[in-house]
Amino acid sequence: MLFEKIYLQQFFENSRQVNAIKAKEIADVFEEKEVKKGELFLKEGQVSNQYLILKDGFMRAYSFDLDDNEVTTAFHSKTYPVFEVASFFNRTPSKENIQALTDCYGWMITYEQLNMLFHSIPEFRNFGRAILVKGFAALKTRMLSMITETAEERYVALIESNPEIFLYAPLKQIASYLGITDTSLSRIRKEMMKK
Amino acid sequence: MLFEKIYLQQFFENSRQVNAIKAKEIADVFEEKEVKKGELFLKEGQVSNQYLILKDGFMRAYSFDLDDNEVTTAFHSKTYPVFEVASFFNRTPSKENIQALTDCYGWMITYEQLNMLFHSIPEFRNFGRAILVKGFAALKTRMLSMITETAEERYVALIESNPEIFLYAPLKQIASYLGITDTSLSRIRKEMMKK
DNA sequence: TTCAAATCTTGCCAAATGACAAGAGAATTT
DNA sequence: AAATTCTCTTGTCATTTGGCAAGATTTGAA
Repeated sequence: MLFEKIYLQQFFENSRQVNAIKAKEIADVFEEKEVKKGELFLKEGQVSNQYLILKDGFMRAYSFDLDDNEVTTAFHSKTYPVFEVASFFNRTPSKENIQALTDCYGWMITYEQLNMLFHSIPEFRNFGRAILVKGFAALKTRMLSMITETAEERYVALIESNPEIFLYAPLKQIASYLGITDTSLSRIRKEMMKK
Repeated sequence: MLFEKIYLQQFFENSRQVNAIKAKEIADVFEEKEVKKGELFLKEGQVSNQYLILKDGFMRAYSFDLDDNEVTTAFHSKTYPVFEVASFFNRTPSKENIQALTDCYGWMITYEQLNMLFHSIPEFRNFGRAILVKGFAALKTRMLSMITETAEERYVALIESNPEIFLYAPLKQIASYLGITDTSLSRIRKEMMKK
């Protein structure tokens, strides 16, 4: 085994939704997956069909606005499965791309396999739902911060909550995630230096 | 029966996740629920425990920012069940309030009843998941528009996608939903008059 | 190593939005 | 109907952010 699957098993155990036995049963269905730095894990127009749990690596999701500027919609690391929710569950073409910002290693299953597991292991359904709910709640929090906080406040919060992002993503990608231009983000950084 | 439950049954049928028989079975579990204009359907600090499908009426969800200003986080009408996702599924206190903007009528079940239905009617699980996915996707779209569109563009889009909002909600609530102050929204309206 | 491309910073100015306060208008209560 | 409260608009001015372009810095490829 290329990278210890016990890690994956513990990921499920730590979710508190399944016991050790079931966690192993679930982990056994997953297959190793590697995405090299720069490669697209999901391409706009495709149906998101891989539910990927990262062990190592860093990804970002992005799409384009009307002027064809890239907009980063999410960053992904080992804490949360990588897939595009609407495309994956509705079986519709994705509007987003998901790209590896570093070499990525992890385990994946297909939509079909996921459903098979949902069917055969009721506790795993709770895991699946908890993942959805967690992502939903995180997005609500982010939306609230877009409305109530200044760009500088959002920037500071991101440094505190997700410092790794700054190790792997260029400013421009981070800026669009924060909802500002890279120019503005650069200025915000400058202002903060003074303090 | 105070208001025709056949409506509710069709709501499930229209979801394309359950057939007519199951739809009736599901609808039978629901109870009538009324929320008078101005009343809170969910209060901050409570655990969201009612999964409400509206037949008539209009609600809004809101919370407070650090300066204690109300921020409208969502509007609810008959197209989407009313509940607070994270609080409901995680059984944690809600950070949001949900208030009736008009007299509201519909049907509800509790968390416990919902889980019972998920357990006994597999197709209903798909309904439940589809609801989550739909809400998630809508929020992603809204987040993208916060990043890529001007306040005026978001305002125009809201008029087109949800004109009823403007019938029931005061400008201040709509403004905070759009991520701007009521002053700015008033000016945007003024500018648009000229055109 | 060298060159080219990508990234980041900075200056200048414009546009968008906010803060605060006053006043007009509407809705609600008594 | 009058009084009160809430809602919406508007003026003035400050702050935040964007657009564009140039230059500095870093990164990656040849």
